[in-house]
Amino acid sequence: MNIETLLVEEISQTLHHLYGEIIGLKVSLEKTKPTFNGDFTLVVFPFVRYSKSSPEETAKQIGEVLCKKEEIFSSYNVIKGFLNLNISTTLWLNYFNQFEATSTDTLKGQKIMIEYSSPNTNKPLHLGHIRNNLLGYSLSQIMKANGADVIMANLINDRGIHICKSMLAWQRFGNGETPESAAIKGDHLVGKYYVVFENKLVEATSEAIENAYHGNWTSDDNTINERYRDLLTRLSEAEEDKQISKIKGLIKDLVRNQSELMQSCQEMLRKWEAGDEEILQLWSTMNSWVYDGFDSTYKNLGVSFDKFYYESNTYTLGKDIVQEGLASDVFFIKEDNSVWIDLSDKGLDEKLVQRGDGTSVYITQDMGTAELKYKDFHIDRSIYVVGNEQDYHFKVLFLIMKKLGRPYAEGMYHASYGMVDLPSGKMKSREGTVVDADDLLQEMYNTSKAKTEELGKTQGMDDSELDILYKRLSLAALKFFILKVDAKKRMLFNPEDSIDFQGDTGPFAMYTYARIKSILRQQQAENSSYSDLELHSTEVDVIKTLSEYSTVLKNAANEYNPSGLCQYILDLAKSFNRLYNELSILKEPDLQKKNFRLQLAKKTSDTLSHSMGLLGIEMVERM
RNA sequence: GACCUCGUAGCUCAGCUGGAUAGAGCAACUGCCUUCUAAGCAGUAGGUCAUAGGUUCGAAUCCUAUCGGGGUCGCCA
Repeated sequence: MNIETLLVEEISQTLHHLYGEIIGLKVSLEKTKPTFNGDFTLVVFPFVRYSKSSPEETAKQIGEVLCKKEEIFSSYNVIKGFLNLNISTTLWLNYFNQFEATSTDTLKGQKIMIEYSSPNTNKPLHLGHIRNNLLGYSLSQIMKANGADVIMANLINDRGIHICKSMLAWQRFGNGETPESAAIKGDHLVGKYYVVFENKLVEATSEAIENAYHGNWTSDDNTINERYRDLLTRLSEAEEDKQISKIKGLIKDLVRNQSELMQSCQEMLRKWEAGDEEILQLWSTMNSWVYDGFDSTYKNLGVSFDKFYYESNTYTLGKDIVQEGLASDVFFIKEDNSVWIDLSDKGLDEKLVQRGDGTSVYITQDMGTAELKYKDFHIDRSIYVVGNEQDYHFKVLFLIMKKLGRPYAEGMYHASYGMVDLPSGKMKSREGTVVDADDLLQEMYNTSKAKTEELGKTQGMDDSELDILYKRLSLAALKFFILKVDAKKRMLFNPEDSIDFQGDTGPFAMYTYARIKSILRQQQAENSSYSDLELHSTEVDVIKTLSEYSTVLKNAANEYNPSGLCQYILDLAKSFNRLYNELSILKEPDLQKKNFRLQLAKKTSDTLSHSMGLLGIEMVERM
């Protein structure tokens, strides 16, 4: 049993004994603040009305009774309404004896799908994807460590206008270039042609756009002209800068969409949908280049998937659900034949679920895919690791599935995370401020190599060992840096200052681990149990921290957030480092104490590697 | 315009199911390597927890308003 649960039970009994039945009162116990003496603190204010005496008096009464249980409590002190309790050495040793860094069974029997990564196939992965991948992978490991049966899924967006852009640019300007001939990664090559397309489009339309802002533009299509004139009127009436730039943006899109390049692109998409052999061939070739590139990035990043879904297979799904929703009056049709759902009873708007021409929108596909996932695996929970810009989308999706009476709707969850910002603001591909995933990984590798060489502690390690060290060290730094921040919050990444290797970092935790391993190489810990041993305060601290592990593990799963785990790892590493500095392990003359410390070190290192593993970080024995 | 979200030390972040004197790391400054790995440890300095009200014995934490950043809102995924 968890130590806090045990204590809460003891305290509840005592309260009952002292004051009779106290209904509905939760005993909340917290860790004593470091400035006070004690292990745990009970706030007694809530009990004053039952004790009918002052807070100090009440605390004293409770403390007096509790400390009669010598095998649990050793002493207490009272400051104002706070009862600080000291735990007996015997109890700490009990916990020490049975402690093991192991999984919990909180989610046993649950089948959970975690969808993450979900890239488009027209560009290489960037820093934003890295946060997504690290969160998704880590959440999967955390759910597994709580006993769940986890399916890691990746829904690849392999179709649509963005891929056609790369394809068209490659067709026209590529001269048959391949990843081999150009000697670059496939995803980067395809990304290169996406950029070529965008540049050519700017070249071809910038003049026309400028003219269009001033009213000097026409199209062959009369309905387009009508929309254009309408926008011009709105532009002349607009006053706020925000409004003006928004309308200008719409005009820009209008002109661009009418350009030869975009028209050809649309044509290509139509041909793709019609199953044109040549287009399909090109499409699958270029996608395969991208997949090769992604594979390598995923591998370097240390993430993996059990199941791939491809949008080219799923984009038509959901239409039957739309029909079903119409039949059951969950959806309704407007004059133009478009299908909608009214969510105003839930405080939201009406939402389009199918266009007037019968084609799908994003949410149509997502409805279909949700159904597919359930049919494929009969999952209890379906988790989507997707950025918080889609909070609204998922709110709507889940509501729709509930309204449609899907039994699995309750198990759907959007693990929403914040964007990664640069000091200059948001990453923008047009402005070239995107931090490429492969570049970043390479830079981290170089940095970890440089830092290691600076320290010069790697005598006797051969090149392949060093390579593993640099890789793991760089990944530890990067992963910890990203996962340490509360997933829901946006975070800042400054490419100018490299990620730290000192202080609250992944390498710090690794270092603590390597130090322990160095000791254990010299002498192994023998398994034995302890019932009576004089403990140093740093030793108690380490045991105390170890005993919190299972709670931390559960919370990380409940909150869909690995950051608590990171904080815990730092706590544990710090408390062990304090011990390491205060006490000698190998040179301790008392053999019982010495072995106890060796075991404590062993359990600490096991916990460090178990918890870091859940972040997707692999340890090294030496560094 | 509406809705969501964030605002804590110079910087990056914890703390947020209400509890004591608000914590780390980085950067700055002091100490500690002939003793188990100094990627470490100990210490100094740095705060009107955006602002103003409210609820409470008690508010960084809950509520309301204001200011500021970010995001979303009928056909991009």
